[in-house]
Amino acid sequence: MVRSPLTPEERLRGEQLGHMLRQARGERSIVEVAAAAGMSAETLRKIETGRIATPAFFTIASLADVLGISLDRLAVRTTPART
Amino acid sequence: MVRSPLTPEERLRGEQLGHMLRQARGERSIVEVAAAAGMSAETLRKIETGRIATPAFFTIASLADVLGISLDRLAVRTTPART
DNA sequence: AACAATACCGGTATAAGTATCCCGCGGGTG
DNA sequence: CACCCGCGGGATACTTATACCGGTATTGTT
Repeated sequence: MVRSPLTPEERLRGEQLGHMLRQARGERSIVEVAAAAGMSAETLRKIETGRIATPAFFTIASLADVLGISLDRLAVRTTPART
Repeated sequence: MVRSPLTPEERLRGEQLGHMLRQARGERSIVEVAAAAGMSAETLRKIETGRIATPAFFTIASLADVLGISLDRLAVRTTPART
């Protein structure tokens, strides 16, 4: 197997991440934030709704920067097993 | 075109990110760190050498956690334009 | 010296996934 | 009506993440 499909847990992590980003966006429109982060509104919406489960690091970094939130804060709640 | 190829700048960001991760790894072997982060050694090596320019957020988050470094610190130097 | 083990490197191949655009639907507002 | 926003699905080029291969260098053992 060259790449196993995303597990339901990973999908869930994506949803949680999206939810946090959506909260951080607050009142601002998707269009505005997406433009500020240098991405299309379509993509941002899909990330927020969790349909993109494992977005690229720089994509999230740019978003976090625009939204003024910490990447560490986003990651804390998304750390998977850590057994 | 539905998705433009990665620009040289983006490739460069990937290399810088990889370099920082490699420094953070220090003495530990790739195999050990990769296992701790829940990824294959092949992938970690490619990230460190910059051959994976835009790795997934959770991949980097897990790595940063294992290496004990801040995601924000990684992102600071990698924020692109911010015009 | 010869051999084995460990660690890193670079290329190739491949399934799964991202990031983008396009289209239509519904709701609110001037 | 026209316009803008958000939502969701489909299509698609480009990329990730993985495994396998051989090659190089170092270290330790017999």
